[in-house]
Amino acid sequence: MPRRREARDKVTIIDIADAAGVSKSTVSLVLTGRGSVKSETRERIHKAMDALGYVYNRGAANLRNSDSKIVGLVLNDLSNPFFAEFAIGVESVLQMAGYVAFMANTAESIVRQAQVMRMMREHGAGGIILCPALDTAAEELAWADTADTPLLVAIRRLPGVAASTVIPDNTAGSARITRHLLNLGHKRIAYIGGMHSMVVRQDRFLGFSGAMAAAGNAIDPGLNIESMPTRDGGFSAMGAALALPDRPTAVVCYNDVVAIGAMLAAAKRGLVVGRDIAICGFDDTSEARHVSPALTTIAVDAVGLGERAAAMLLERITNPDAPATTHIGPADLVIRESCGAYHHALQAAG
Amino acid sequence: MPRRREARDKVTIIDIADAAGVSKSTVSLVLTGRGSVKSETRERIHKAMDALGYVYNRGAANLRNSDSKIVGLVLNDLSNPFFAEFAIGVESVLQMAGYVAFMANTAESIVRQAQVMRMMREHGAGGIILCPALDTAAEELAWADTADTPLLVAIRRLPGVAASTVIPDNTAGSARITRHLLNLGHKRIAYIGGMHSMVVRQDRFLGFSGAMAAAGNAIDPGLNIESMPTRDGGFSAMGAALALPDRPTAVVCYNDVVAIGAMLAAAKRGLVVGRDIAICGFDDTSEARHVSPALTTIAVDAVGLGERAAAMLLERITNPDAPATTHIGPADLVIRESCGAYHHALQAAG
DNA sequence: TCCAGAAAATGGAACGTTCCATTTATTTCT
DNA sequence: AGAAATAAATGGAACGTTCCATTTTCTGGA
Repeated sequence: MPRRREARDKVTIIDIADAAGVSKSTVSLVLTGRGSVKSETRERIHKAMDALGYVYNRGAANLRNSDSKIVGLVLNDLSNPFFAEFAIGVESVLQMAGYVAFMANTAESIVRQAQVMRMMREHGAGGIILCPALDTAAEELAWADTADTPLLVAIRRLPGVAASTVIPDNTAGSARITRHLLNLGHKRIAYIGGMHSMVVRQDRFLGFSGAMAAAGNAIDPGLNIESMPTRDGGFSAMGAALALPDRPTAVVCYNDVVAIGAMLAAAKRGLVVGRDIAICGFDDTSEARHVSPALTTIAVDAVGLGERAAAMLLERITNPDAPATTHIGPADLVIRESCGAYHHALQAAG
Repeated sequence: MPRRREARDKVTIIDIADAAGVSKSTVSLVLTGRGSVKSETRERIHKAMDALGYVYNRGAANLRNSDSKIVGLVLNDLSNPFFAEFAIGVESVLQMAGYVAFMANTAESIVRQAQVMRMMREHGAGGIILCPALDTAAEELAWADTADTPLLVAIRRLPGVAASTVIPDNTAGSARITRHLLNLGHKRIAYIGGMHSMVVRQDRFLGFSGAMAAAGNAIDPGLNIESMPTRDGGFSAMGAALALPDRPTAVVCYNDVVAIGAMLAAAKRGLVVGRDIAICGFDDTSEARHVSPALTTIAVDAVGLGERAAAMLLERITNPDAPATTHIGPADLVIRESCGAYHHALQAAG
């Protein structure tokens, strides 16, 4: 098997210079487009480059001028479509700006998170976008204070960290969907899913309780049920809610995946979701649309948040002395079938 | 606002050396763990490192020894959960091996793909895993022949490219699910979704037609319907199939997302999927489980494929003269509700 | 106590770029 | 044609590390 593998050692700027009969400085000039070189020479150099299969060595270049055009993106859970969409948003604006993203998945492990962020900094990332793993401590991110690698925290805010932040309006969104249920006539409403140590849950619960209070509705502490923010978590939390002597007529869930688990639990007990009980989610992942009945939820525009995060980080990279800022994105109600708004409308009309 | 930002310029190995009262060579020794240094000195050096907030400069190091511990991962469609899962698999084995992934999403754009791969090579990626965008030409990947950056092509094979390959067994999987329909008594079976220019569709269609032929079943060319491999594509292709004078009783879809579109189209015409018509998919994405009725499909273990791809690439990086190899992963039938196997069983029993 | 050998530490060249200070070539003006 | 001005090209130091060849320091045995 005659495997062609001629140019074993990598070809450098100097090889190009020799081939084109100029000095390495001239080659550098055309590479960076900085000086002025005769177009004829430039052409000769380009020809030499692809004749020899030259590939630019950014590592070497960065050694001198250190603007690496790379940005780290650290995600806590890539298997959640929400974060995949967020990543797409980030990626698209980075790519547009000539940056490339170093992307990593921590799977909610803070040790992996630490490893990965170190690696990124070692590789010269110009900035890092972090969707923090559960239980990330502010101290772990202390380097962001001092270092010249700007940090942007996204989706889960991190109190006590000197970093720009991009999150959806969890509180307003949650209040909005709660009011929706209230308007449909519900009074006994449960809040399920998520652990109380999670800031995101705190924010969302705040919206829930605020809306309840504003409507003069008491919250039964027994209807505030924690669980892992997963489908299984939603399933068991809903089971607990339904086992109550005085069961709720509606439940607002921490997020879509919890809501889907909750729907399964309700269906298992013979309840028709959207008629016998109202269930709603948060995030508007694509699953929310496909599940049956389709899930009423809060849309937070994951892609848009990603784009915004990237833009804000880029801004801080080019202008390192700008202060850290916070962006809070919209959270809009999308009404589908799982809360029975349609049923309700029919009934009101008839 | 008193923003602390003392050590503006980055601290180097030499600063550490000074602080610890040794030479830079000694610091390098402890960094790489290569030579033998007194544990007392090592400790002193470590202390100096985190006192000064040192971060290792891999770019500089690679300049000398060029094993960069970075691998590129180029995905054609991150919004498809299948690829997100694949990425998770890749990432996990890379991370285990001390590598970090440079991940990028091409969104099926071959120009973005070219850009991104160039960037990765410029940044010194030791190898690249590519899930090629639609219409990727073999010539674009010519560098893989010559260069010292091994390439691994995944999910969509690329005829004529000198690269290792990891794909699921599309043909066998497709044959398997077709036989399932045949066993349920279907004879008029359509194949819908995907464009005929896609190798993956060719492979899957081959399995379909093989199984049909083996059962002595003719394929009506009118029942081979192309579409974009998206939900909308599936929707319209199914619409076309159902508009036929002699409509099929079962349809095998290019993949899950096409199948979900097809289910929507069938439901819209008042057909109950799984009773009036059988529909099946390919991939076993998480949506397949959640959709209603749950989708019968072919599971290809995206995470496993990713792990395998990463392992194979790593193998080629450490052993560059090993020949390119191909791995074909399993494709297993998972029976749910959308093909009416349950109905069928009841009927047979009763 | 001295020496051999091992252990520990060091200096300096190299890696592939950039960029400053120069030199060399080309144009323009009188 | 010659000088002045501009354009084009160059040499070499620097960036932060590694690693080879050395030198220095330590250890234990006679």
